[in-house]
Amino acid sequence: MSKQEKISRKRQLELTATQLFKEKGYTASSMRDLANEVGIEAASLYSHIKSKEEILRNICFRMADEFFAAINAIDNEPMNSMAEKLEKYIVAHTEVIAHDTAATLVFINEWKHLSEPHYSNFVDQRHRYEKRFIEILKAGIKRKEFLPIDEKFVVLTILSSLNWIPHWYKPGGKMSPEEIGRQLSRMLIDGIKTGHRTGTRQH
Amino acid sequence: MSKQEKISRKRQLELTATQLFKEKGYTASSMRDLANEVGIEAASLYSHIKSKEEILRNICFRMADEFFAAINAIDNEPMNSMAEKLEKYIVAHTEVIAHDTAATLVFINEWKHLSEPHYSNFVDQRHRYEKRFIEILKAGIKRKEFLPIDEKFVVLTILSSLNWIPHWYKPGGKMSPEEIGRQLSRMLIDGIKTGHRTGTRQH
DNA sequence: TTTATTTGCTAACGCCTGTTAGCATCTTAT
DNA sequence: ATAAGATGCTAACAGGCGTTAGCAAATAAA
Repeated sequence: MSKQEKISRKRQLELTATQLFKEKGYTASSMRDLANEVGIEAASLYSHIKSKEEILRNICFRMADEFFAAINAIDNEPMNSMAEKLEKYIVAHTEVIAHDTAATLVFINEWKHLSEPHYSNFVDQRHRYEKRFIEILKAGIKRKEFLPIDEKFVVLTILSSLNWIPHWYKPGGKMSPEEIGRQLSRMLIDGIKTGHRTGTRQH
Repeated sequence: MSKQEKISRKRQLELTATQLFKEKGYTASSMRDLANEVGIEAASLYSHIKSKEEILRNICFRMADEFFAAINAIDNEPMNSMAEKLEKYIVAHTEVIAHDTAATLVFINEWKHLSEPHYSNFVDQRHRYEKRFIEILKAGIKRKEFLPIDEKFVVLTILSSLNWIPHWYKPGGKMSPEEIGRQLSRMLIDGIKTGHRTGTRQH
């Protein structure tokens, strides 16, 4: 086979493994499971990949790259308010998730099985990603756009809501990923209550 | 040893296993790991427990019971608004989480390794639990207390935020579990924005 | 003091794990 | 036509898995 087809074969392994890892978890998924799923022998997998962990590593870091790329693109756009920027971040994150919910779930649930130095690397990246959100919150609070609630608390709440999306999102549903992101950011930023505010609250 | 002491020995196993399952995941935690942690041989564990899965089962269903007990207690109290009831639910849920974050994480992450019929049983219970929240949302929307946003969407967002708490909560921090719950429900219900609402919404 | 129970041990079981070695076949490029 | 590479096979490895059998010592109840 040509080089291009080999890549697609390797990609097929990664896709199948993603599904497997998502359903049973990384540790409970065996190489024989994976081999079975693609119709070859377990030993034959090693013509295409170096190790089981290599697959996990590729999934995790490819997703990390996608999340970063999505919010990096936003930083170049002009922005009127921090609320607008936060919404764009949320929508971008949602779109990455919706684009591959299975890989996202593996990314979220299985990274702890990475070995060093990849483990620390991953933790670092996630920390930097969270910081990007925190900076927006801080700026918004400084501009009196947001209430002075602990930024880390808010960001973790936002990200946890986002990271639950792959559990229920189905492509082709009523809401597009963008609409989901918008709805979600409106809910988290504006709340779900009807009626007027009773003035500026402190937490 | 007396019967009372036996129970505490079994309890020690469960506590140690909880910590182990939380850190490495259920599948990646071996009985030899657990035995090592409590200072006995792996085979000796079976003088106290029937199987590895029994431990997981106990953790998962004990937590499920606690979550249900917490919101059941609330339904007997008089309630002025759905927002108030929702807040009490959220605070109650947060308090159960804070009481044992490790067990909560196992409850959230490892239930999929339960075998039938326990697996289906668990899924059913969780579904019933979510419904309790959905009913509050529905009632609140009917009373025009909440905006007419898809209830399932809102509930999943709330619960995902709650279920992320064990990842960062440390006992003895600045906020008590109750304060965390209050803060969280205020944020989710009222939003994080300063200032007054615009427009047509009434109450 | 006898009896029953609890708690632990060693040894072992059958099975599953990720991975390697060595070889065959089939496809593509020269 | 030939060489190179891709793809797959069988066989096997060393080690880990959950669990059981059978026995010994300690402890508690009678």
